[in-house]
Amino acid sequence: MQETKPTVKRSYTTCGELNAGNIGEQVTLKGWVNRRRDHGGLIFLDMRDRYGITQVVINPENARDAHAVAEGVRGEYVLAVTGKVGERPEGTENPNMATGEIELVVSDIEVLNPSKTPPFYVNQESDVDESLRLTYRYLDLRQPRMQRNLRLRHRAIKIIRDYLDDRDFLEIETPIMVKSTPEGARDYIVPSRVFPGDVYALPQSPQQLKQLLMVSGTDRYYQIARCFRDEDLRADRQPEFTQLDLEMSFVDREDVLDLTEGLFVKMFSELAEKPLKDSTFPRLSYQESLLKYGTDKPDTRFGLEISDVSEIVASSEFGVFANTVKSGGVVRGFSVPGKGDIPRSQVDALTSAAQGFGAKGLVWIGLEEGENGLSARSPIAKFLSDDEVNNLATATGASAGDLMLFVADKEAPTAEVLGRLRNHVAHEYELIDEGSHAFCWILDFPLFEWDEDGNRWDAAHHPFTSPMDEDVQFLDSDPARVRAKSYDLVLDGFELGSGSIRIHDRDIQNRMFGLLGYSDEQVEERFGHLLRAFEYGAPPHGGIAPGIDRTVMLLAGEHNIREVIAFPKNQSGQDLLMGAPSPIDETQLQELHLQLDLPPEEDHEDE
RNA sequence: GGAGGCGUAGUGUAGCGGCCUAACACGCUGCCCUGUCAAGGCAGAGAUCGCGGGUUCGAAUCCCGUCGCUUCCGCCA
Repeated sequence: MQETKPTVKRSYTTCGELNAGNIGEQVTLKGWVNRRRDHGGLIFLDMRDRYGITQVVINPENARDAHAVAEGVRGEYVLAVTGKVGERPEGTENPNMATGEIELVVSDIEVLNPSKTPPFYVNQESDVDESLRLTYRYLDLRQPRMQRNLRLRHRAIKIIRDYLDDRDFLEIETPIMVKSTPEGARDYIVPSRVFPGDVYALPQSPQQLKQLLMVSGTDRYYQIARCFRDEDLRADRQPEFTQLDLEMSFVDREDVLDLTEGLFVKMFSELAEKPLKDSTFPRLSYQESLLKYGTDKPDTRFGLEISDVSEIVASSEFGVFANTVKSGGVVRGFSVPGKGDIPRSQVDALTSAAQGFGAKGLVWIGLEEGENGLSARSPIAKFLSDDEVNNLATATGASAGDLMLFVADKEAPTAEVLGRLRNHVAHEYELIDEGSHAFCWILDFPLFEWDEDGNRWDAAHHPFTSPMDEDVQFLDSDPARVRAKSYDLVLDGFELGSGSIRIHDRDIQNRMFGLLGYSDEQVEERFGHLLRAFEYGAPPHGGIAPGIDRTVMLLAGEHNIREVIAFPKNQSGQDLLMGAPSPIDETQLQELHLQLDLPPEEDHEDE
């Protein structure tokens, strides 16, 4: 891969561009010493930069001064080496190197900067403790894999910009210091010096601002937007992260889905190493996804689809099944091909995994050829009739030699347990098709979800999400039944982003707030600015906000978004390179009218 | 806030009650070496085994606590 663009002119040569066509040219390479091989006479240096590695050879017989310099050179020294591009002697070509046909025969070396011995290898892949990598992130980023990730991220964002520019979108920046709206995630707070006691908040997303841009007539907006949420971290979650935030006017759901799908197909066809499983993204309703995959972010690269077998076992002699169904619960399960004869130890491991996911128990049934169709090898075999065994097999798509796994409980925990068990089994038995990427859309989310703790309805997406037209009639009578015009984009089991068509009707918006239990004062305080804007001619609008970090992570084949963020934070939210967060001066506190009220220091010596 | 995993020279690992006066590889330092590309050869330096306590005649090893990192749950409109 030639990364250097032909139009780029430099006064020196990069370490990735020389080949047999340059033999005889006088050039200067600038870069880092990747490796040094000192033969006493000849010294070989591998020079590395972002573009590649080029071998440099120093011969004491025709470059005495350069040789003396090269003797003192070590790894990661920054050099300017000048010489003539030479054909490598017969038999010493290196077919593993892009520049392996040639070498630079050095006449002069200038040490631009020496380097201490790095705390970990820059010149080879190794599994170094991540906090060390983060502390010396600049060295970590020097490695080819990380350079590749940074470049991939750049390319992905470039494709986004070109694609949206072609479609009349304007890239518009929104403020980083905004108003705190205490709901959803915890805000990061910036105290005001000028207004004692008042604060700005960092945006959790530019949600309200992009809607205001729609009211402004901007029509099509996007932004590579930094978002901030003060919540605990995960492998795919950082306290600050980047979204492709976009919003369009005069659109319905189909328009947003089409536009987004086109963008991701383009991005993945140009950048991904693996093909898309489906170039048209399959669509699942939320209900369907929960039933078949036990989650609203299914990994559709593998089967193991879940089936509801409640009816089959409703009158089973196996009490747990029958009683669960009788009391309004469900029995669901899936089959694992070819695993009908796994040893008891593995079955036990699956059971304890399921229990770890919250299951009360796990019923397993190994299927064998029997006299009347299939027969069951299972602790509960004696409770199951031949008919029941065969019907369960049919329902889960299982046949002889397969393993069936069932969970019985109330619907929500059953779905969750099976969803997580499905992922677990797929990993355990390597059933995931790692050779492709699988996108899908999840549609028809409920508009509300019941908040057990607060004993009230909560917006499933956010309070500006429009209900489905045909469900508006249930807003007051049966909120649980109201579906939203919202959608999630899912890739390989990761939620890449969600979006919705927004409410532009003031009456429906007011009813939403009423249902969510906001008082007029709260509505005015939190959303007054937005609602006032909606009174001046708000166009129907909607959008979506896919996460850039997760997208690039999956493009890069990484398992952690920190690998595609130049300067990420560790799991405690610390920046180990700069040392943030850090204490602040008394002077700064005074200027901000702040006093500290710190928790008591744990002092072991006092005890 | 909770649960699991990990913590041994600069890095990655081994050792998992006494053969440990802690091993190996790479890296590092010095010397030798003119065709290597994970160069090679020789010599050497480098570790209070995360920290604290306990059990034991004896602890890197077992137990408890604690700290750090990480994965997951809670949390993430």
